[in-house]
Amino acid sequence: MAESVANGAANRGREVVRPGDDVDFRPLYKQIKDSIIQQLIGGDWRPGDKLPSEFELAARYGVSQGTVRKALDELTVQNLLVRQQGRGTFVATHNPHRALFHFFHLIGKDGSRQLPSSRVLSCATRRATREEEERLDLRPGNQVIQIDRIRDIGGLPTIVERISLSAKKFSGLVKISRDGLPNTLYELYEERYGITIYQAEEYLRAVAATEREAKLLGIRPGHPLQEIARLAMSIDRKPVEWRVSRCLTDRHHYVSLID
Amino acid sequence: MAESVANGAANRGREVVRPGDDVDFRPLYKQIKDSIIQQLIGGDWRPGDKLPSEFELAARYGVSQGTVRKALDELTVQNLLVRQQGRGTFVATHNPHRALFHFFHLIGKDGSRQLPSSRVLSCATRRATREEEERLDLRPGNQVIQIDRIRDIGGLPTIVERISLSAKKFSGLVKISRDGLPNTLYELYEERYGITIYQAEEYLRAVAATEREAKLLGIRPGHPLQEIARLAMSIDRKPVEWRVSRCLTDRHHYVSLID
DNA sequence: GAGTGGTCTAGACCACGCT
DNA sequence: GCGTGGTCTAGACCACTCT
Repeated sequence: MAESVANGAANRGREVVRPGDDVDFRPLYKQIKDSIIQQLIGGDWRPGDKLPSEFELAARYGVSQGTVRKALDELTVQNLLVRQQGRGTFVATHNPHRALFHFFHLIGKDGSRQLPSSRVLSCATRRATREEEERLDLRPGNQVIQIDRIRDIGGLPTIVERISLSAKKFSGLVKISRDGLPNTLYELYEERYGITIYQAEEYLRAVAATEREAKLLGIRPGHPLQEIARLAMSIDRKPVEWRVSRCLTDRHHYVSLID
Repeated sequence: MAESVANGAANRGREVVRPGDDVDFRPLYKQIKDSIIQQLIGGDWRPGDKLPSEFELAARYGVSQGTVRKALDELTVQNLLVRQQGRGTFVATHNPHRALFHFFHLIGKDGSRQLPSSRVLSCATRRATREEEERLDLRPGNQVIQIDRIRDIGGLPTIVERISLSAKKFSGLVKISRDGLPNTLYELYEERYGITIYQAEEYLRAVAATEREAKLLGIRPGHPLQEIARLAMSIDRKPVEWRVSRCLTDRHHYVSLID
């Protein structure tokens, strides 16, 4: 099994550079990490897939098991992989638990955690705004898919949300949406489009509710709302989704853990 | 140097439990980690101190260097230690850079990062409220020190802040405050009271400015403000500071990085 | 040059999941 | 029982800092 077969994994594997090449030398485990990330980006391994065992990878890359382990450990810390003793190492997948604890930060004042349900108000294609072009790294004139929805927590309307996606990347989504969109869109991105959301940046500020938002949320215009603008990115750090949520924080608050 | 001398470090070190004791066995590196954390909590090693070398620690604990290394690596990831090749391993300290990038999350709309300056409005002792008792884990009737201040970014008043501290833990602070409080309080807690802020939870919501806040920030009452309530904790995860900041987010927003 | 952390190896044994 | 990841060891060599 140690031969340099001509598949992507093994080829990239044998590119590891040993010291003595001196300039630009990176530790072996970092090179292996990069190589694995490239294979995740390239789709050689998809969410849920089982990776080769540590010994198998060590043989492919021509290093010791400990070196592979260090690479895998760091990738596990970064939530790219999941390791299970006795079973193996797997590519991380999106699931409701991760959606709730990793990507959804509104919790009840009493500490209760609950994913909101969603009602889609509209889903259509239109020309991108300047802001969307910048956020999503689109060319002028490109199209976006805009999803408007309202989200309920505990049966009460709490969030008004607008989601923007590159129409090119997500072609066919408007049609799909006619049969209903799932509550957790990131699973859809992963399964239907092979795009895994891996990290995000959220920008928060306080705003006053517009007429439309007030009507949808059953409050008065001008009522303070928590705006959460999120740029979600894939493994290769390319922007995928721009989402602006305006949340009623009378019964909930946004939680951020430092350290 | 391998003898079991009777100082705290070595004693605790020799408590490591090997397998065979079976029940409740924890990996050696975890036990070493715990032991080091206990010594940080106990003040045996204080911020800025240099730890013994890996070999020295390995000898004290009676394990191999690699096992100590794994403990130190994890503590470094947790920001408790800082390692420098060629110099040694040090207990992490609070510094302006950490204050700005780790604990302060308001950034300009243009992406600029800047620590606000502070003007203390008042600093006095009073009886704790019910909320403070709960947050700071105080007994009924305990006293708190309340610091009110206003913080400017780019010369413009942006944040109205109220800080509550246990009067018992921070005795003498009111007197110190007469000579002026530093802008970054966490350095003060560390240097004068030996209390290191290690982690925090922030709760965010949108609120309407009160009369008082409006006057201080030069806005109209009812204007939406970003409330950031922070519970800051020491290494032993005991609550230390309760801080409620109300921020004008017309020129700034709060940033949260996911992953 | 001495001392420190950073990387890498080779091999041992254990704990767990599967079948 | 076999294959997997998890822990631990002992020792090698490198890179960096300080003196």
